[in-house]
Amino acid sequence: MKAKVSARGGDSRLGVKNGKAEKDPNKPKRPPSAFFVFMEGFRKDYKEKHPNNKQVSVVGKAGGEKWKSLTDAEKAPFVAKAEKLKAEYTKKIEAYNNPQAEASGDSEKSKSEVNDEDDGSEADE
DNA sequence: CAAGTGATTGTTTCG
DNA sequence: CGAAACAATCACTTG
Repeated sequence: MKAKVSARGGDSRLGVKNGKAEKDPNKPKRPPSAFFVFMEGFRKDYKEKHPNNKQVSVVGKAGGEKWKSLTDAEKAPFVAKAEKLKAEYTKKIEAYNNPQAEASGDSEKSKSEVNDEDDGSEADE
C-alpha cells in the first residue's frame, strides 16, 4: 500500500510538465539530501549483495529501512556531507540570481586554475 | 526506440 | 506552519 499522503505518486511529475517547461541551464539542481548521500554508497553495496536485484525501488526500500535504523551518529557523516552540499548549492543559487557577480578587473586566472582544491575536501577525518 | 514509472527520504520553496 | 515538488537511480513498462 502506498502510504503517500502527498501526490508524489506518479502523476505529480507529469502534471507539472504541462505545456512547456523552461529549463534554465543556470538553475542548479537541489542538493542530494543525507539520505541520498547515504544511498550513493548503499546502492553500490547492495549491488554486491544482490547482484540479481538491481532495481532502485528494491534498493530504495532496503535503504530506507536501513536508513531509519541508523542513528544520528551514523547519519552524522551523511548529514555533514549533505550540509556541505547545501552550502554550495546556496552559493550556486546566488550565482544564479547574480550571474554577473564576478570580480571585475584582472581576471587572469593564471595560477589558480590548475589546482586549487583548498578547503580541505577531505577534512572530515 | 524513447519516455515514463516506481520507491526511498530529505531538502527546497512558496503561500 | 504545511504541503506539494523535486533530488538520483535503473530495471521494468508502455506507447
